Amino acid sequence: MTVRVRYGPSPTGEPHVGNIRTALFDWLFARHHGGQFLVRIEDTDQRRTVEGAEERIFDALRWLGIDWDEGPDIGGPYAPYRQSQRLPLYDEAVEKLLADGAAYRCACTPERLDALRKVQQSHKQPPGYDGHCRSRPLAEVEREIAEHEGRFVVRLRIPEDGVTEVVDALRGAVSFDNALLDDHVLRKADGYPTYHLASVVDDAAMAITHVFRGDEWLSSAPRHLLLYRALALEPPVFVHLPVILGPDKGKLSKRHGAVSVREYAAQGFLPEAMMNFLALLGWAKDDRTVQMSVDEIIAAFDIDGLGTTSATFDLERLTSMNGAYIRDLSADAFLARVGPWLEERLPAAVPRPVDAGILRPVAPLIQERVKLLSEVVDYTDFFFLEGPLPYAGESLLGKGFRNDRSGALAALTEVRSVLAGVEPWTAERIEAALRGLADRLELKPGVLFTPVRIAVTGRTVAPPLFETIALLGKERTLARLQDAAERLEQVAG
RNA sequence: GGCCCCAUCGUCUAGAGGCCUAGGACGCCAGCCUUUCAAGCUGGUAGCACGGGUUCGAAUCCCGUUGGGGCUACCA
Repeated sequence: MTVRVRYGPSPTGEPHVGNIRTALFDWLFARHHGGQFLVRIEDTDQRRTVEGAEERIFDALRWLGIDWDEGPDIGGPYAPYRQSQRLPLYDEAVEKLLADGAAYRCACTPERLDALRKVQQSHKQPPGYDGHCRSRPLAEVEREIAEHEGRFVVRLRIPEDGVTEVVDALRGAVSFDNALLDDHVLRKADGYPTYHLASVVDDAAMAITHVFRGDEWLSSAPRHLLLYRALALEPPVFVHLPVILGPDKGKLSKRHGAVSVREYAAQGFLPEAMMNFLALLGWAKDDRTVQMSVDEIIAAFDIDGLGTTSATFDLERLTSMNGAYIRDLSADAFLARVGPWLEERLPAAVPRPVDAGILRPVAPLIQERVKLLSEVVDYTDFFFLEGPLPYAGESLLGKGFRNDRSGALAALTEVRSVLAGVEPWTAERIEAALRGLADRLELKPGVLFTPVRIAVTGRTVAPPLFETIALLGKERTLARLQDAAERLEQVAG
């Protein structure tokens, strides 16, 4: 039997990392088993459906490198792949259930239900539908439905006693007492199915073999199982995944930083790093493997590697992995990835299009320093800028020259004249010249190099100095040293 | 409140009765390297929630306690 797995997002907003992680597991499982992975849009709540959310879900999947074999955008043998377009199928199931007496129409109004809930709460009774319409005479229910302009819901008739046993692939058999389950709604008054009905009908219709979903569904799994039975359908294998928690052990939310995949992309995370990180949130290949290519993950991924405990989203670990992925990029790939960031974030004064290629000589030096692609801009903007750099003159008086303006000025002037004589203009020659100068001035190299770095890059943190100066060229370097000296003159000494 | 799930270093995890004086990774600390920042290398810190059983032997099995999470909607 071919493995068929589905990802069923609700188009209600920006795709959440927890949600996308489920999609990733779906996809990895399907790919590992050579099966099919499909996307099915679960838009059964008209009020919550958000315009454009569907496309954002696709974007998030594509960004991560997840592809699908069937879906609303590409069709497939089980089309349509949007639940709002499959209403007749749910109606058909409802008619069958009604005819069999496995379900019943309910005329109770939301107001009555609210009141019921309040009473139950005040009496410390377990909340839930009281079965008001379950046993009333049909004629009476129908008359009431007519009074409500034909509005009614359909509820599943849950057995009054007995136990329903759900088998979860991760936890084994879990038993639920039927008496504690209420007759939940299958079809709402607006004619749309609830998740319970739609997912059961569609998973069966689409020949889904394995259902991966969040832990929060485990409690309703017995309802689904009962529905499968009532419909005489074969249930899939259920895999309830532990949720992803925020750093405070609560639900992952905006308070903890980014929760949508798009935001991570916008911060300079690499999709392959994100995928690796997400895969490791609740799954492990063995006791030591951390960094894996997509193919390696697919080859190793299976249910037996999944855990049962909820994992905390650790941004530091993600960031560290991202740095490792960036360092592993080839020089060309790094340059190609960095291009768009320079284009977008470099000051407007830099002419476009930006040529990331001019970074080529120093790219490896930068590559091993950044953990996010976005950081590249801070490490390289001075290569692209012409004219005075944006920094404060006071910063030239670092720890070495604190309260010693004339010392710093003298040093910079010396540096300038020494560098003026360097020929050829190579990192090696520049280094020799500057080290020789530090010696002559009886300054520790770090003391001399710090103001030079700021003068030349405008920053206290920068790529290695000599290579930087070499790439900058003699003319620009000398001009910047000159500019730094002038700024020092103006600093109150 | 009721029902259900979960419980190994701060974090992600390995561990399916003896291989565990519990392994790896991130983080953190120290050292080396060093022009800043990284990277790299070396070493270190830190954990089986608690209490009972079962067993010759338990992180691993059972029960309880505690803690965390979920569900309890005409949302998914």
